[in-house]
Amino acid sequence: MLALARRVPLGIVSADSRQIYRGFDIGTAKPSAAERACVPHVGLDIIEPDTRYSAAAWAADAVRWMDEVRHLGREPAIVGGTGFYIRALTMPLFVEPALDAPKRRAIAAHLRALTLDELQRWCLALDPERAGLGRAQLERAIEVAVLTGTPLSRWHRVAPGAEPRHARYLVVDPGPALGASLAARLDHMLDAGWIEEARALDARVPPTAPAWNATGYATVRSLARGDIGRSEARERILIATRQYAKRQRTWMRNQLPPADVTRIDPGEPGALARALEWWNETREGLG
RNA sequence: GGCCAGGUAGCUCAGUUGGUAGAGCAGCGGACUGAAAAUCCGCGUGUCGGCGGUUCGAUUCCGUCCCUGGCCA
Repeated sequence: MLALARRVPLGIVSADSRQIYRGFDIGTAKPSAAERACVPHVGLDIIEPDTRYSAAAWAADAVRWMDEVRHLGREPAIVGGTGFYIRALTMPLFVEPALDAPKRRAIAAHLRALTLDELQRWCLALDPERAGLGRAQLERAIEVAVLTGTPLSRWHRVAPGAEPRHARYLVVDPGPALGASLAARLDHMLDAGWIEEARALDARVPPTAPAWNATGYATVRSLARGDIGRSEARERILIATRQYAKRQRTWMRNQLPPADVTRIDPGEPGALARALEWWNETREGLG
C-alpha cells in the first residue's frame, strides 16, 4: 500500500485495533517515522494502552479521519487487518441505547466470574440466538438484555445503524509464503528492540491493560522479565501470529461481499500494477 | 560390549489383563453487530520401530534385529 501511495495521492486511515495504542510500536508493526513522513497516516497512537476502544468508536473516528485526509488534498484509503472495524464503517452497527454505566460495570464484574457454561445458560434464556458465540459475545448479550430488557439480537433488528457505504476491498495475501515472512518479521522486531520496549512498558502499563493482548506482547514481557527464554518466546509468538493470520483469512474470505473483493499476491511480478489498476477503477466506481 | 528404560498422530505422551487406539499442543475449517491481534465452535487411519513366532486374532505375549537415552565396563 505504501508503494501504491507513492504513485497516487492517498492518505492512509489505519484500521488496526492495536496500532491505536501509544507506545506499543515495534510488536504491532507500526509504520516508521519515515513512512509516515512520506504518506500521511491517521488512526495511529490515539489512545493510552489501558483504555478500551471499540469498533463503533473507530468507525465514528474514521469518518472524521477520512475528511482530514481529503482536506490534505488526498484520497483516503482504509488500510489494516481489523476486519470488524472496517465492517463497522461500511455496514454500520446498530444504534445502541444508552446503558447505565455503573450498573454495566456491576454486571460485567459479575459475569467475569462465571464459567463459559454458565454464561451459555444465561444467554440461552435471555437471547438464544447469540448463545452459540464466544465468551465476549455472551457477556455482551447478557449485559444488553439485562440493562435494556430487550435482547441484543432484537436490537439489531429494530435499531439499524446508518446506511451501508459501498466499498471495494483489496486483500493482499502472499499465500504459502506468509509463514516465512512472518518469521522474518518477528526476528526483525526482536532485533529492533521489542524486548526493551516491552520492559519499559511493563514498568508503567498495568498488566491487565488491553494493549497487552496484542499478539506476542505478553510473551515478550515474560521474556523481558526473564521468565522464559528467547527461543521459546519466538516459537510461541510465531504460533500465535500464524493463528491470528489464519483468523484474518477466515474473516476476509467469509465476511466481505465477494463481488467487491480483489485479491493480490504481493510477491507476484505485476502486483503493484494490479494494485494501481484496482485503485483507479475503485475511484471511478465510487465517484 | 553388558544391564536398564524407552520407540504409539507433525510434537509431548496415555492406553489396550490379546479383539487393529485417544488426550493435550500444533495444523485445518467455521462463527463473529461497541473487547475483534479479542472471544468461541467443529475436525483424529496412525505400517502402535522392522522381521519372525505363538494364537481364530498381536500394537499388546515370546524371540530377534535396529534406533534413542541412562548406568556399568
